[in-house]
Order: sequence, then C-alpha cells, then structure tokens
Amino acid sequence: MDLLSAQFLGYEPVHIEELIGKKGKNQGSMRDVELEKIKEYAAEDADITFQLKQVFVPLLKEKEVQPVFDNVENPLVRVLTDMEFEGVKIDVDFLKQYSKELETEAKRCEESVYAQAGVRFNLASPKQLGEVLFEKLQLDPKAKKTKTGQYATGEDVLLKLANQHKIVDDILGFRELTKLKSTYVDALPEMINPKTGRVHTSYAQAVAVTGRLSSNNPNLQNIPIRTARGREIRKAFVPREEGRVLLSADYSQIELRIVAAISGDPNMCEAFRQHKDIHTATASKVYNVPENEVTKEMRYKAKSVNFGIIYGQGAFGLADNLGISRTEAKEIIDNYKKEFPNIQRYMDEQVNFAKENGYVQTLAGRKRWLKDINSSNFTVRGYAERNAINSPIQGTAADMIKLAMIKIHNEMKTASWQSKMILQVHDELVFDAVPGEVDKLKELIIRCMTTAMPLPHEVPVEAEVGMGGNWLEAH
DNA sequence: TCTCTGCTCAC
DNA sequence: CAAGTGAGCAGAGAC
Repeated sequence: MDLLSAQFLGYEPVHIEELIGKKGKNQGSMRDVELEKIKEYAAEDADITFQLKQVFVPLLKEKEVQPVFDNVENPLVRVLTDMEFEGVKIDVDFLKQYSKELETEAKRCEESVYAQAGVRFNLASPKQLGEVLFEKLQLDPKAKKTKTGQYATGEDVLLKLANQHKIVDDILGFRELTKLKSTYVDALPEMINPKTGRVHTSYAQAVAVTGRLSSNNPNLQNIPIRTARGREIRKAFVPREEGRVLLSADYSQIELRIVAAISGDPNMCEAFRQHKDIHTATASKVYNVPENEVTKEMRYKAKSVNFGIIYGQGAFGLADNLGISRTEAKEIIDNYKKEFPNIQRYMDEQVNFAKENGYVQTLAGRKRWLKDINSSNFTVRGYAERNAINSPIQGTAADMIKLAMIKIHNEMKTASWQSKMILQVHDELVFDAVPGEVDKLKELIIRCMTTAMPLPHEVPVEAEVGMGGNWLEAH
C-alpha cells in the first residue's frame, strides 16, 4: 500500500510527490502495479478486498497462500495505510545544524586524504580512490578487483589496510560522514509533507520475497544506529506534538527463537525457556565451559555463529567475518552442530523439502518458491539452498510481527485511542503516544507481540518496550 | 536523462 | 564458490 491508495479506504488523498512538486526518484514497480490495479477496479466500484486480491494473488502465486492472504496480508492493508497516513515528525532544525557539523568534519577528512595521498581527486569516486590507493600508493600488490575490473574499495577491504597507512581512517571517516549527510540528514527534511508537517513512508507489502515489508520514499527501515554519529539522527525523530512521547517495542532475538522452535533443538529451546543470554549459552556449549567462564571473545564468536546459521553461512564466511583461520572456524561450527544437532537436521530438511517440492514455507504457511534449488550450477544451487534455510526463519518472523500489528491496531482502533502506531522496522514497532495512554499501550503492545503467534516447544517470545522524547531515547 | 555499479545504511 | 532481506546515494557512462 502507499499513501495514494488511502483515498480508496475513505481518507483524503495526500500525495507526497505532488505536494512537494517533485517526483520520487525510485518509483518501485510494485507501487505502480498496485496503483493501476486499484484505479482499475475502483472504477468498477468493486469491493476493496477484491481489488487487492487482484494485486496480490498473481504476485504471491496462487491459492495456496490464501490463509496468509486472508489472515495476514489483507487485514494488514488497513494497518499500513493508517501508519503511512499518520507519518512521523522530524526535527528539522536539529538536522540542519547536524548537517553543518557533518559537512565540516567531512571536509577535514577529505583534505587530510588529499594531503596524505599527495594528489587531489574525487574521493567520492570508488574508481578514482582505487587507483590512488593501489597504483599511486601501492598499498596492496594483490588488491582485489570488482567484476568490472575496478579496484574494490569497500569497507572490509579498507579495514584490512588500516594498520598499513593512516589514510584509511580518513577515507572511512569521509565515507561515513557523507553517507549520513546525503542519505539521511539532508534528504529527510526534503521529504516532509507540507500539509501534515511529517514524513510519510510507503510500505511495500509484496516486494521482499520472504514476506518482510520494505519501506521507501523515504526508507525509514534503515535509519542509522550502529555508530555514534549515525545514532544522532534518531534524535530527529520526535513525537508529533508537545507532551506526546515515542514508544518503541522490540522483539528479543526473534529469529533465533524461531530457529530453536521450528528445529525443535532441545538445547537451544531449553536455553530460551530458561531465559538465558543465548550467545553466552551457545558459547558455553561450543567451548564446553560453564556459562560463568565464557569470555567476551567466546561470546562474540558464538554470536557470530548464531547469526551465520540463520543465513546458511559456512566455515569460509565465518573465518572471514571473525578474522580467524578456517580451521578454527570449522572447529567451532563442528562443535556447534554437535551441541545443537537438530539445527543441522532442520537445515538439511529445509533443503530436501525444497528439492522435492520447489518451495519452502513459514509457520503461517507463506511460501517461497526456489526454482534454482535443483540447478546443476554449484553457485546458483548454493544460493537457493541458503534461501531454503533462511526464508522460513526470516518469513516466520515477518508473519509474527504482522499478526501482532493487526491485533494492536484493532484494539487501538476499537477503543478509539489517540496514540498511533507509526513505524515498523522488521522486529520493532514505534508508536507516537499520548501520556495518558502510555501504561495501557505498553501492556497492549507487549501482550500482542508476545502472543500473536505462539512458537512450538514452548519457546517463549519476548519483547521489550522503551519510551522517550525521541526515537533514540525510546530504544 | 536513464541505467548500472559500488558502496553502506538497517534488520 | 564461500552470509539472508531490503533502499538510496554519487559516480560513470550510454544515449
């Protein structure tokens, strides 16, 4: 859904691009298909449900997904429409000020790079940067190239050169600062709808193949949080009015809980049932030490393995990721498989199921078709096999939060609350709340998120909620 | 002006 | 060969 289609659900039409007098740069094809279809069927005065089925059924492939359509996607349309319509307030003054700071800092990094390189060039061009680093400065005689023959200058490549030349810090600094400035700090104020004074994202319901939502114009699902400078940007996401607060609720380790539950692995299920720190518990098993003797490094490595499992990562990837030898990586993975035997079995089962049936599915019955699963090409087949492992996990998490959103939205609507659900970021929901409703809202959110879709083997689902004067504080 | 590429942000 | 799902920016080059 997007804001435009709101008019067919009884809202006044608000079209961001028209109001700003500027066309969106990246008009997703789904959005256009959706709009055309809706216009077409609206002209025939057809029922909205029917209209949307015309849109989604061909995309999600036939009737077998009907339960997912009827129980999840169709009810979710109204929820997303409301969220898009409500939008989120942005503190423009804060961003304007921050933009200047980023500009100054970026300039300093840039000048420092030119001074150290002994030439001036366009630092924002990976092509030019590669030539400077690997031809003029000769930082790595075995420098990797991209498929188009340029030198690769991605973050991972540069980090490996960091102890060789001080220039690397300034290059990475420049990259971080200009990324933040161009993608968020300068772009967001431009996206404010003059009528509402807020930014209204569009959620795409049928773009991500796993069943996740995606967000665009602007994308509010990739607002920085990892670095200190990036995190600042979240301070600009504020309640719509004086006196209101932002509330943020996160699922805790939802994908790992889903792995545990659908694989039925006894050790991992038990760790969750006992409310243990899952990465510490994993490290304890893998390294065969008591939990109180798990070191930071052991936990860090176990965490990496846990995430790798979700993606179908192998020893090579783990070694690369952790900067350890492939022998050590293989040892860790072998131990992991031994301690959590059902996880390996689950992965094999998913791949075999896909090979026989041509698809895999989530707990709610959402399917992902994998046409390459029996390919004779190793690379192509390997990719499909990792999809077979990952999709049910990522997709089940998507099913769960969507069901929670529907329940929360229904209850808020029925009781005519003034607080609004405004954002979804895969495992997080954000609310713009009035103070008088905060307590009951917190209760509602936690209750719905944790019970919307109970997991097998009594694996508990947990969610945390925070509150504050901006998105950063709410975390 | 459009499209592709490389890169980087999120979960 | 080697880690899943997305969106958006600037550069580079085709037209």
